[in-house]
Parts: sequence; structure tokens; C-alpha cells
Amino acid sequence: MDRLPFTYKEFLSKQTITLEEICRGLVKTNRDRINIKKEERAVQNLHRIVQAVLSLSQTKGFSAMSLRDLSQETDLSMGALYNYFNSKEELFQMIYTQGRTSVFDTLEANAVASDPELRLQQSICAHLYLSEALPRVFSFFFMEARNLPAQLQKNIISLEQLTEGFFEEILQEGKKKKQFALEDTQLTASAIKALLQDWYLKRYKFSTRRLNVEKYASFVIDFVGANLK
Amino acid sequence: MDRLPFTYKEFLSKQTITLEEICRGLVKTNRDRINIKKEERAVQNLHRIVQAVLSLSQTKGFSAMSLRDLSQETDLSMGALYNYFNSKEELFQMIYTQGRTSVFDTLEANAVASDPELRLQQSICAHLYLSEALPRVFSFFFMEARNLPAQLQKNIISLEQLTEGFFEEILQEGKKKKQFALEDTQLTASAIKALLQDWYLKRYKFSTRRLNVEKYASFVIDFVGANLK
DNA sequence: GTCTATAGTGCGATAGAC
DNA sequence: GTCTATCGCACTATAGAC
Repeated sequence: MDRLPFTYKEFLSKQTITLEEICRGLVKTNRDRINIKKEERAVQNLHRIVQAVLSLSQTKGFSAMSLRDLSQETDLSMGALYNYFNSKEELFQMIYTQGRTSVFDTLEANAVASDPELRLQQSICAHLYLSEALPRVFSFFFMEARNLPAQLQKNIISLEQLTEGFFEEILQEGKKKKQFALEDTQLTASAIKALLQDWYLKRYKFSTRRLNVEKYASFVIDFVGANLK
Repeated sequence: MDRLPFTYKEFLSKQTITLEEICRGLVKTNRDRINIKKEERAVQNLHRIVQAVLSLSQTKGFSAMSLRDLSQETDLSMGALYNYFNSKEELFQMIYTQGRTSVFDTLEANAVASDPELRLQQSICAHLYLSEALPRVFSFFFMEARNLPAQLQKNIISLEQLTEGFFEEILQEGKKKKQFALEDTQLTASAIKALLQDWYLKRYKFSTRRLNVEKYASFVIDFVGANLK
């Protein structure tokens, strides 16, 4: 195995990847809907709310999560909650949309090499590291996508298709430059995505094994690499 | 690419893989809970019920599906529905448990070769073909697993872990016989499972491309095979 | 800005007619 | 065996006190 383009620690030090930071963005883009004057207070409480939503969604799903559950988990009354959003559905869409933006921006910022092979490795690492830092955000996207209104589902290209297109582009360039020998770039991109998804959808599985995100990144790079030669 | 061990058509002709057949098993194993005397009537109506459950679960999730939805979709009244199960939760568990049994039996029956390489190919094909025949059953297992009561989640080894163990066993034997050159059998088995899962979790993606289940099976076998040499 | 209390709705489940 | 009608409850959302 070649060396990884960057370690998890290096990745984290390059940018601020926390749920709190995402919530800060969330407050800024939804300033009009949130009836709280002091921005910092809004950020802190929304952080608690979003944490609770992600946690409860993981165990019972967003639609089965009641606002009473949310109230209990956040120690905010139902009345108080409604100062941070106007409906349960709006809360869902706020989290979904903001998360999508934050995640994709980070992915783009970390896959910058011009050499396709290196760029592919950077993308794989960035995706795995990001999902390692925010696992519940990623599984929320995946598991709750069906709760998006039909309009949003059509208009917004899902995060998944975005990242898959991202990988395909790299593969196509590598193929053009004769660096990669592969038949179907679309299928290969899809396979890469499936391997990355496994990391955050099956955390319970990997957590019991002696395996960290860097080892898994090496594995994926090798596993994919064997098909490009 | 080598020839596939068997085609989709051959696979289907070897055994009866339909939702109706699963429902027949469901009636037989839950004869005491179902208040319908004529078995065939019970099978037919449960078939409609299960179809509706899978369909509604796919669009909005099982917990968001109301029994009024189910009543409308099946053209059975709420009162009639309760002759086929005693509670919404029981309905869920009946489907889950029966489906798991049927699926695993079929997988085992179709991966019988003693040669590890052929057996691996048979397993991949059987899994893909089975999920092609019953896509909604498979995605139901995956998406709704969290609705299982904690007891069942602990006691029952999930379908997923079962199949993954299945693949790992084959890989280990191939490694022992020096037919496969691979480092980590557990990680490789996990990767295979991820690629198979993609087929039924992302049907919308593949359906728009000129791709059938046999072509995908060839792709997976090659993709995995490149890592065993 | 957060609380309690409650309005209004839709849920799972059941009883009793046919 | 299936229907209609309805019970009691938990839900989302809001109004008004503090």
C-alpha cells in the first residue's frame, strides 16, 4: 500500500469539521425563521437540537421521533423549540440542506491534486475522514432521504449522486490520460461510493474490530486500485 | 470475464421465489395468530397486505405508514386487517422473521460447489438474483432493521451479518487452499456485501442505465476477483 | 425567551352489527 | 370474515402567562 495522501489528524487540522460549525451555518442561512435575537444563543441551542435529532433519528427514525422526545432530550420545552423552527418538517429540511452544503464544500476543498491517481486517493480519504468525524450526519442523509418532499427530491441532486459524479469525473480523466485501465467508469464510481458508504452505515460492525479509518482508507484505495491496472 | 455460474433465468427456474410463496410460509408459521380458517384465503389476503407494507414502507417508512394507509391500499377495512395480525408491531416482526428465513434458505441452497472460486461466484450470483427478484424485501430488511425490538436485535443475528459470515467462510477456505491471495478476509467479505447491497438499495440508479443483473454480477465478480490474485 | 396548558387532529385498536 | 363506528391516547402546533 502506498502512503495515504494525508492522515486523519492532518485532515481535521486543515478545517473545522464539527456539528457546531454546521449549526452556525444553519443559523446564518435561516436567520429569518429563527426567533432568537442573540446569534450565539441560537447556535448553541440549535446545536443541542440537531444533536438530539440525529441521535433520535438513528434509533427510531425521524418520522417516529416526536417533538416530546426532542423536548426531553434537549431540555427545552415544546414552546421553546418552536422558536428555532416553524414545523417538524422545516426542521428536517433545514438540517438536510445545510448538512449537504457543508459536506460537499469540504469534499471539494480536499481533492485538489491535478494527477488523477492522487486526486482519487484524496477524494477517498476526504470522504472517509469526513464521515468518520460526522457519522450520524451521513447516515441521517442516507436513511431519511425519503422524507424529503417530492419537489426537493427532484430539484436537489442528492448528495450521493453528487459525490458519485465527482468520482466518475476523476476516473474519466485518468482513463483519458491512459493512467487508469478500466472499462466502465460509472460502475466503478458506483462501487467506490458503496465502499465509502459502508464505513458510516455499518459503524457497529467495524467498531468491534481492530480497525481505524486510516486502515480502512488504505484498504479501499488498494481494493479499487487493483481494478485500475 | 469468465462465464457466470448460472443465468438469472436458470436461477428462477430452480426454485419458486415469489412474495406469494413467502406469504404462504408466513401463514404456516403463524397459523395460531391468524383468525382465518381457509388457508388459501389467508395466503392471498396476506400477500396483498405484505405487498402494501413493502410499498408503503419504501416511500414513507414503516413507522410513518398508518393502518389507514394499509387499509386503503389493500381494500380491507381496519377491522378485517386485525384478523391477520394482532398489532402493527406484530405484523412487522412476522414479515421480518419470515423473510429472513426464506432468503437465507435460498442463498444456502444455491452456493453448493466445493471449489471456493466457483462457490464465491455462485454466492454472488444467488444474492444478486434473489435481490433482483425481491428488491423491496431486501431494502425493507435494511431500512427497517431499527424497528426490531431490542430483544430480537440481540438474539437474532441480522441477515446482513449472516451473509457476510457466509462470504468470509468461502474466502477463508480459498485462502487456506492457496487459491486466493488476500490479506484481510473479513474486510473483503464486508466489501463484497457492500457491492451486493448497492444493487437493491440503489435500484433507481441502475434502472436508468443499460444494465441488467447479470452484467452487474459479472462486474462484481471481476471487481472482487482482481483482489484475489 | 421560555414556560405551561390546551386546542385540534390522526393514530392504533376494538366492539358489535351483519 | 368483514364492515362501520368509536374509544382513548399521543401527536403537532399554538396561545398566553411570566
